[in-house]
Amino acid sequence: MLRKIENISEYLKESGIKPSYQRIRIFEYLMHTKEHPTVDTIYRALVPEIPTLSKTTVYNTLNLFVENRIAYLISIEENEARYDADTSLHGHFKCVSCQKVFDFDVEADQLRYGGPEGSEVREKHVYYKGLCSGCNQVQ
Amino acid sequence: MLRKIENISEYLKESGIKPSYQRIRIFEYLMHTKEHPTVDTIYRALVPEIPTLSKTTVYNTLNLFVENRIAYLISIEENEARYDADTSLHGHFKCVSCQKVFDFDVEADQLRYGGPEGSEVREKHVYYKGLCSGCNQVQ
DNA sequence: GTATCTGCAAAACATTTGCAATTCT
DNA sequence: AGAATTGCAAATGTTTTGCAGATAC
Repeated sequence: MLRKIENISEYLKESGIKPSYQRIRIFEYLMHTKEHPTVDTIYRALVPEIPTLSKTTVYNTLNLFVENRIAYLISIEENEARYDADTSLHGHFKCVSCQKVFDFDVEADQLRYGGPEGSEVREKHVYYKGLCSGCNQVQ
Repeated sequence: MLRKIENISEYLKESGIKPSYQRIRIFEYLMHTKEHPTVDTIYRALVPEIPTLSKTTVYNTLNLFVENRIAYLISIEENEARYDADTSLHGHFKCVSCQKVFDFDVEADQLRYGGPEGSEVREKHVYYKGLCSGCNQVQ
C-alpha cells in the first residue's frame, strides 16, 4: 500500500529532492490520481492553476522523481510514458479494446524468485493485456 | 516454451498472415534471436541481404505480427519498441546501469490470479528493473 | 486484372537539449 | 551574489501516414 504522506514538502526533502512549488504540485497531483497519467495529462491538469508551467518542467520533474524512486515509470503504453506514485507491488491490466488501464492485486509471494543470481531488484512490474469485462461481453 | 516451428510460411498462413518474402524473413529473424530487437536492429540485420527493404515494411510487419499474436511488443524500453517471438510466460530483467535485458523464468503458478473478474487475459508480462550481478559488484 | 504489399518521402508526436531568464536563500 | 530551477525554442528520434509503383494470385 501507498505510504500515507502528510507533508509532501518534507517527503521530497527526505527523498533528496528540493521541494520547489512546481515539484510539490506535480507530486501532489500524481499522488492523488489513480489514472497513471501521461506528461500531457499532468501538464493540462496543472497549467490552469500554474499558468507559467512548462512541459519541460513536467518532464524534468518526473525524471527526477523516477531517479529518486518516489515514482514509477509505467511502460504499458507504447507511444507515451505514464507515471505512478504508488510504488508498491500491483499489476496493471490494459484493455486492448477500450485502452483503459486497471490496477489489480499481485501477492508478493506470487513473485518469489528475485531475478538473476547476485542482482539487485529495484522494481517489479506485472502487466496484462486483454479484454476487460465490459469489452469482453460486447464481443 | 516456444513452439517448434518447422515451416514459417505455413505458420504465418495458420496465423492469418499472407507469407510474403519480407514477412517470412522478418519472422525468421525474430524467432532465432534472443535479443528482443528493435525495429532498427531488425532493419539493419536484414537490409544487407534484402537491399530494397524499407523500415516502413518492418514497422508494418511487426504491427501485423502483434495484431495476430505471433509476437509480443515488449514495453521495457521507454524510447523504442522491442519485439519478442517467444510469447510464452517469462520475465524480463532490465539492468538500469548497463541497460542489458535478461530473460528469467516465471512459473505459471506464480501468477495464479488471471486478472480482473470477467476479463480475458491475452498477454502476461513480468519485468524487473535493477542492477544485474555484474553491475551490482562494481558499485 | 484486381487485391494486396512494399517502400519512399513527408508528417506527426513524444522527449531531450541549449540557453537565457527567473527564483530562492 | 551564487547556485539551482524554470521555461521557451529548437533539435532529435521513433513511429505513422499518404500515395505511387511493384508484386502476387
